[in-house]
Amino acid sequence: MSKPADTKIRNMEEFAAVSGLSRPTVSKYFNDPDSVRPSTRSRIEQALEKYDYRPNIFAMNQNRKLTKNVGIVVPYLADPFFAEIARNIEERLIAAGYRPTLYSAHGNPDLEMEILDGLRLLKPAGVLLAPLGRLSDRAEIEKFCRDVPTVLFDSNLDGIGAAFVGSDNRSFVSQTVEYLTRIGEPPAFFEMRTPANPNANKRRLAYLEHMDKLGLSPQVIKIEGEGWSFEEIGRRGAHDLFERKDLRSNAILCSNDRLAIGLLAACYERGIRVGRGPECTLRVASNDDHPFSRFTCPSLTTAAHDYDSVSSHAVAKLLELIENGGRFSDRTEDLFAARLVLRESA
Amino acid sequence: MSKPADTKIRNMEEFAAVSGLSRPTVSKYFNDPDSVRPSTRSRIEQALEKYDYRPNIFAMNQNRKLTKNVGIVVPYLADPFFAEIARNIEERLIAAGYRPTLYSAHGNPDLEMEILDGLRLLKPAGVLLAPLGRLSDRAEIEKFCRDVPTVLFDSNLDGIGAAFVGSDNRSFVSQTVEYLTRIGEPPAFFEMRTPANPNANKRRLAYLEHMDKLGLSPQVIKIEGEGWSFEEIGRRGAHDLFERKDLRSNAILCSNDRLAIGLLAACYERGIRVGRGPECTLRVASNDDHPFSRFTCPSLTTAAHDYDSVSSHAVAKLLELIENGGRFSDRTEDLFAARLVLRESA
DNA sequence: ACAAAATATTTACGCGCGGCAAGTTTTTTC
DNA sequence: GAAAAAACTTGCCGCGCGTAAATATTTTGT
Repeated sequence: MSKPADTKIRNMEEFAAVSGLSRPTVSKYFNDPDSVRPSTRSRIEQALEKYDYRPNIFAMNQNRKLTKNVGIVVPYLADPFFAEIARNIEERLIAAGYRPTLYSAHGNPDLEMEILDGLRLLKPAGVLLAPLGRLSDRAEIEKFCRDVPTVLFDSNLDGIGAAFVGSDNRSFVSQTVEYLTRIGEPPAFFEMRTPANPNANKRRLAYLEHMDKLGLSPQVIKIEGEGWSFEEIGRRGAHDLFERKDLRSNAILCSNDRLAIGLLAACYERGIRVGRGPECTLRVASNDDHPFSRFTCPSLTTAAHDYDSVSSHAVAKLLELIENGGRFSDRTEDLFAARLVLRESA
Repeated sequence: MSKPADTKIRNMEEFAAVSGLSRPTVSKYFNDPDSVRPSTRSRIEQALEKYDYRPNIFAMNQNRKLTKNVGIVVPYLADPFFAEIARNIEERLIAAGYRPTLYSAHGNPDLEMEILDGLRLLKPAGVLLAPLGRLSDRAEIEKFCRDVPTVLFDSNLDGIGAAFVGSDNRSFVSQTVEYLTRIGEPPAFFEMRTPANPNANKRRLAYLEHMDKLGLSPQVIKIEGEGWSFEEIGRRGAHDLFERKDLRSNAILCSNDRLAIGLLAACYERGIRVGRGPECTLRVASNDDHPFSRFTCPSLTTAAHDYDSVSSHAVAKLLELIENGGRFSDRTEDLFAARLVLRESA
């Protein structure tokens, strides 16, 4: 404990005094340690070790035009997929010297707007936003993006935000459809009737397109259900499907892993054997490589997001945007390809 | 759009002017709308509808001794259990007029301390902390709790924090053991050798105690593995266990659901039938009622946390603590009983 | 209608820092 | 070793609001 020096430092003035410098110099140091002479820098850092002073964050932010705050907004944090990607993004932002704050809209569009409104008050340097999608209030989010430098990720809203970084849904679906078709019957496509997320629509279109290209007749299964309890919706939908007996293939491609998790649970409940083996009557594949897809029964064959690329690129884009004064000359959409993860379900 | 009145309000001074009041009066209103006369209150709220002004949050926090900020710190947000409880807590705090901010230590003790250090700068009115547990830096956390009103939840650190709110591990284990024993053989207990979380220790002790009380001989299975990838650790540990063939019961009680998820995956991989049916050779029960436990194969019989009670009580305790000036005369530990959720695995 | 109590307003100061301008010192350059 | 450049100091203002004391106004009770 060499820290607690006798004198308590109350503000930058006092800290400047004990380090033998003037306040403006110390202020410069805190805004950019490299903007001062190496010798004075070491004097300050020596004093820092002795007196552990830290600038008042509220006073700093009050006077600076742009703070070091960055908001990360995801649609539904109880989905481990978003928790994982948020973790990844958080780390990178901290490493870049920013103060990320994580928010979840919990599937609620009103809450999504409240979060953005609250974020405004924090004068953030930038925001990384994964919008709810269909339910989002487009007009209000567009307004927000005009005021605050924002990069969208995961789920795109056409034309909104300075840039979009996400996954290439076509790459996801083409790989899974191609694989399933190569080793057996072409798959039916299993999705919610009114998906919350625009990625779902792109995946369906990619499926239809790909089937058409292969000269195969598609079957899209639309299940009922609202909200973010995808697993339960998938489970119920699967039971309905098997009840109706109108599945025209022995392979199913789920729009996303959470639906697949529910579908696999339904299969288990009905004694339907899923997998590649001779005793199996159904193959199931999906998209996302959800953290739990490794532990379904059977383990889930799925197209994996490139977590690292998406998160690092989203952060890079935001930092570029910030350095560029909050504007890009044109809006880019950067998509990353999927990686097919072969497991036991197909 | 009746909002955008011609004049842009820059600060409270200007807003006070357009509402025909003095700034201190308006300031009083924002700190407590009921502290001004109803007539002046309605004048302010009328002006608010016309000019949408909101006080600068940094200036407010700089001058207030205690802000309305509240930190919520969880050990591992990629675990949907914590995401769920955090969501619950967040909602209640917002309803109480606070500004919650969510942080995850991501299983890393250094990050846990960094978060608390960063929280200090925010002068939070209080903090709700679910510590990492065994890995936490007890001394540093204790220091933090001396400076900032803190209520621990989920995972207790003896004597640290103004209060603890969590679940009664004894109630969890007694219900599951009692149930398993009533309908079949008494269970073995399945856990990590060096659990990260103190609840695990309490559950093991409760298991031993309960078995002893029933005059039964316990078997504790300790599996290897470090970190927060509980599912994978459980899966590997289960395979090892079945390889060794020294399981002395046809029932297993897992320390927590995430281990159980891995164990069930291992059972599926080995063709071991789990459940109550005559064709089943193993029963599995667990603790936590993890959001995913409904969708395991078979669905998991488990002891459920009383999410609502724990989160609402934790928030209530914190608000009480704040109103009490940040100190309690003595530290309370409030535990909530489990609710047994019968599903297919046992 | 009047005094007492409750509530508003004015005035004045402070919070901790950013930022600017002018002057002084130190370092770099050739 | 002198001139130029860079870094530092001093002094001052501003940010937007909290807060306290003194004063003025309104409300309440009788």
